[in-house]
Amino acid sequence: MTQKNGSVEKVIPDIVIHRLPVYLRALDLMARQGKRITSSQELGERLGISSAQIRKDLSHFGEFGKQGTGYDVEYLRDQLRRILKVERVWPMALVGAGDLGHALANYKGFANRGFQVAAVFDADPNKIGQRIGSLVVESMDVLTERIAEAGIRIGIIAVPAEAAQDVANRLIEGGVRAILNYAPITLSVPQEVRVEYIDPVLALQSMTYYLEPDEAEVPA
Amino acid sequence: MTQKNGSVEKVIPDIVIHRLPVYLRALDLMARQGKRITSSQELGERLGISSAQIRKDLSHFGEFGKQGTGYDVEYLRDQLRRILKVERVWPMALVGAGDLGHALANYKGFANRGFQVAAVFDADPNKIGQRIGSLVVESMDVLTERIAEAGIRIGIIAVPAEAAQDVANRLIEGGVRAILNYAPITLSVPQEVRVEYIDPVLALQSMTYYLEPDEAEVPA
DNA sequence: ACGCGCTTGTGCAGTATAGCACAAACGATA
DNA sequence: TATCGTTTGTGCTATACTGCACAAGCGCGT
Repeated sequence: MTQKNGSVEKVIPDIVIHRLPVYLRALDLMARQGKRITSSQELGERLGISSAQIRKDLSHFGEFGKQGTGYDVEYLRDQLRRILKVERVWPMALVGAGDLGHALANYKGFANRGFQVAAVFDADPNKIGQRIGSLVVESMDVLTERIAEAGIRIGIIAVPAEAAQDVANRLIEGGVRAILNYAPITLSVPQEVRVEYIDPVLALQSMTYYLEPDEAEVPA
Repeated sequence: MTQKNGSVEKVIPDIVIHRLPVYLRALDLMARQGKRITSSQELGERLGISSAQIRKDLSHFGEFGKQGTGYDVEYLRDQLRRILKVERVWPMALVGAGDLGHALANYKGFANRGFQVAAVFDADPNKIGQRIGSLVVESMDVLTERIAEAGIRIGIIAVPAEAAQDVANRLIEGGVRAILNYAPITLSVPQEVRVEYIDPVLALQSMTYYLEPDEAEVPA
């Protein structure tokens, strides 16, 4: 009733979507290694995921394998690229030209996986005009307008926590619909905007829970 | 029957453990803002998590709130620090002195959240001996021995994918039991070793799935 | 001292996720 | 062509996770 069209397109669980890039990364590697065929079992062993899980995840999108044989590595890779919409290259706006911003702007791993830093912004007048690779750092004041005219849909936030929400607001105003947030703070955004968080401290703290505290450490 | 001792200590779901640092981060912020009391509802609204979820997560570890009032911000923060074992400062070994390694070594956000980069290693002879802040880059050849003698339990991998598995093996041999891996590859480790992965491309690719590809992009 | 408004902690029910296990199908071999 | 070993895609079952809803408890105001 509340469906927009009659076809019953089942919504795919977000957790499945998050595993697809992991599969894609493994297939990329296999393809580079010259491997032509693989199986859900082999993939699963490499990734620490059950073979059934992998088959079921893929089955949401079609039938990509062949019984008795397995999957053609390049074909499945291309299908995943298509599903994830990374056969193209997405331009991204990077905000923050500190150490992290520099590392991201210079990162070689984006290009062949569907992404490209297309513009860099910073609030610090001393950093504006500075070159990072082939890019020039621009003022935060022109951020919204610049990304709107460039049609940029993805933003990366690499600024201190205090500035992050404001940056997010400006990105969204300029048309960004996906944000990768490195600032250690939960952002408030409209529901049509996706946010992924990267905070190394969160990752570390969830591991220390499991560590034996049997060594003497420097007290805080 | 298969329990080691008679007491029934229920295992806490890993997904719960992963939310605790998020709560801690929010409480840290509230404390800095001078807020003394909060509630599961307020916390939930800030974080986009249901209040029941937060209460149930916390209830695994004890009763920290007061009916009718809520939670004392500093008290709950301290309890979470204790649970996550971050009232101390954990020394970490950083491997890889490239752009990312530099950004991590200089990162100011570790210190007051329980972590500290205590040593930096790299394979490149040109980088060995180079200073990063107060640290000197050391050779990979001494990695295992150095971290063993320093009692370091946490390693950060910031090297190219090809080198990551070898680095992981050496870290583990030296006694590391928790690895934060920035290299875009799934590591193979013994089950007593924890690994958390940070790959911005994975995060980005799981968002592009949801983006409308209605703009013209540069073809790959 | 009592009642009211609020918030916690939790039993239970609902929903989501994972994994088993097998029919179907493919390629290789004879 | 028939048989065998293998691997997919999936119905079904089991497990895990989430959220509702409420009794119990706390503090404040009268």
